[in-house]
Amino acid sequence: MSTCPPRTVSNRTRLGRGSYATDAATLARRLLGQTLVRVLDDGTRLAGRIVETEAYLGVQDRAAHCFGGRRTRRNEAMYAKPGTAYVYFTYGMHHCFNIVAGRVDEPTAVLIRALEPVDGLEAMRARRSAHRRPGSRPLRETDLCSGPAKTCQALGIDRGFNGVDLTRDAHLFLERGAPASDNAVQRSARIGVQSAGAWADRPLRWFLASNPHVSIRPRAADEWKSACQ
DNA sequence: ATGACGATTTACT
DNA sequence: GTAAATCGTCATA
Repeated sequence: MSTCPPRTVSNRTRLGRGSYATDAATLARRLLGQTLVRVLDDGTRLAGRIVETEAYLGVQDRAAHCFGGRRTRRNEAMYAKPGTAYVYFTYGMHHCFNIVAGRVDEPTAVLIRALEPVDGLEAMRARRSAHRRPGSRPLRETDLCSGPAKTCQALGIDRGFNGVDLTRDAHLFLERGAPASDNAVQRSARIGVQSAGAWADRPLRWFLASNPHVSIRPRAADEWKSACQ
């Protein structure tokens, strides 16, 4: 009996435009479990499972770079179409990687805060080590991508990727992974936005509760069970 | 031209 | 726990 292989859906399906064209909170939740892929110029594949995200909700969100409608050279990519990369430089030394959500001219985005490394761990370790002082303590696996700037170091994401289309780019994109189940997900307030008044307290951070690659454990008072989506 | 400020990380007490 | 590192960007003058 001839068995033409069934027309399988590849387990390495790139996420398309439709995956990103939703509100930032929904996207932040859905990105947990998806795979972020970086292909180096020499073809090396670096990849990790997304385990922590934050949503930035647009011009009304005091913690967002576009608060009040601010639109500058730096944050211009936030206004681009969904699936665009928004990469910014901060603290004079760090990069952070976001994925634009929503619609054109609606500046909402999801910050990728942590990955569970899957492919290319040694290359990640080399890149992370190069950003540290010589002779410092060896990096554990959980030191590779357990924060937004660490993730950018490990994957070699810098401002050169600002504005690229993640549905098309050859060197940076997302692949479909198993969605995270509700009982594995927790929410908390966002990290590092304490000056944003009432917006600082909103539970717009999503993470896999028991995953060791998550950047920071929230204070108990900030923990939310993810029952409400 | 100048000054204040980070969606962070690291090392150290 | 606290503090330093380090500089592009933007608002003000």
